[in-house]
Amino acid sequence: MTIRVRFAPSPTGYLHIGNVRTALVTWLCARHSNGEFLLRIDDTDAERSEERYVDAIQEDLGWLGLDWDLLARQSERTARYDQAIEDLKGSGRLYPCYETPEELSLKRKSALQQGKPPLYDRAALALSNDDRARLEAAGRRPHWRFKLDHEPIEWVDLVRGQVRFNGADMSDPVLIREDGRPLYHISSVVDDIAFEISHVVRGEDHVANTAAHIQMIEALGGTPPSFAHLPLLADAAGKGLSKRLDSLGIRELREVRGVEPLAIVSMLARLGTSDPVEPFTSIRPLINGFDFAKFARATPKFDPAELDRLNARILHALSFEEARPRLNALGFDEIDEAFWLAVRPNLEIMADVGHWYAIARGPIERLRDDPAFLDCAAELLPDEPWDAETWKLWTNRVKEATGAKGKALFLPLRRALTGQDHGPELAALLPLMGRDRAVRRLTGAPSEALT
RNA sequence: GUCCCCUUCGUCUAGAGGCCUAGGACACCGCCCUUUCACGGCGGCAACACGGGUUCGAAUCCCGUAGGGGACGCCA
Repeated sequence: MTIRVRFAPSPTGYLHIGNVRTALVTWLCARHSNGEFLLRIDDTDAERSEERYVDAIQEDLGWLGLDWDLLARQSERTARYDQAIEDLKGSGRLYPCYETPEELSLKRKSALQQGKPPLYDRAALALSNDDRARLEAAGRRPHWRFKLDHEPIEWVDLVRGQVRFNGADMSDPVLIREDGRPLYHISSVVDDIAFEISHVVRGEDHVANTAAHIQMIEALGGTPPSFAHLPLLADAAGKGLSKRLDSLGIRELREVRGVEPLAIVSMLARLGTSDPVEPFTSIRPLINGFDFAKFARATPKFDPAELDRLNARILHALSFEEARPRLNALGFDEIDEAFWLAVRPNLEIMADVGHWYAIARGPIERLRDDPAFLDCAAELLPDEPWDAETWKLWTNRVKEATGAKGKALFLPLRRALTGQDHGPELAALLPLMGRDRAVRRLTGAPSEALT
């Protein structure tokens, strides 16, 4: 059986961490089994959908390294939905309702007040032809509901195990709006059938929908796919990360936080699973090890601080070859392997490379705590050419000449040479600076400010 | 309010009656490496929400309590 899955965002905002997790897990499912991944833009809600988000979703998925084999837009597929609607009307599963949103809201409120679940009462089912004619004559247009069978609905969820619902405990879902436009339920179900989706992966906020969708799929002559409902993510405080909340947007993580795509992928592929969150410099092992059985049913907390640490660890593990595309993307074309290896252990985000590059090439704000000591050190600098041993040779000379050792020896040199208390191994960094620059920094020569 | 799901170290989790003096990963702490900081290596601390059952024996099964999440839209 061919595996075909879909990620179906609605372009009403940027992707956020919750969306991306669903996208990633869905994608891993496809790639793990050599299946196909469909990117379906659910843009049936014309009021809220925006073209720029359609572009942003594709750009962000691409940035994360998630490619798709197929792209579909629901706004271009309305003929399909119309056909399905006709079928359902013909089989009597769709019925017209004339309540206004205000009336429905009132009904819900009063049910709630009586301690009852706010289910639709199917009043419209009791309408006679005359009633409907009268309402239409008065200018009322109907919305249409799918008539659920009041019977048990069951499926074995790939994450949640055996799931049971009863049709009687659910409201008949509205499939067509008063303005005639199809709603999410019908368009999603029709497309899942049309594209022969084998596995539907989505958040557990959809479990009740799935129960209704199973009946709809069967009513349309389709066979329900497998379902996997992932627990929703919570924030570090345990508060649910609502998909409507724009917190932790992918744009924010990328542009403001400077997070690597692989950090997001590494974290999201493992969070809430029995596999440990580890730094990956390639997505391949995550594909290989993917299994729905590894997902737990509890709500995992997503901690941005953990993402930052993971990001740093991934950077520290990245070879120059692996880093090169990212360096180029950030405009650091002049950075070579020696420089990369020298500064890599000190990176928290990739953009820090620029910080250390500026420090290596100056100008910097010099910190000359002890000018006499530094002048002496400058005198003792070996002649070029310099290599990895130069630092040791030089600092030994300084130690002999001044008697300084340990921190008293190294910190003043570090501060004078880099203007920082912390930084990359100076044995590696010094040769990258060059003798002239080092001398100017040690002696405080005025020209340094201009280099 | 009703229904569904969840509750093991700070965090993500392993655990499907004796293999558990509860395992791993991250964090934290310590040590080592580095004649400095960081990186890296090694080690340590640390948990079965609570209360009742069932059983020779329960983290594992049952009931209840508390807490958390979700659903109940002419959004998706």
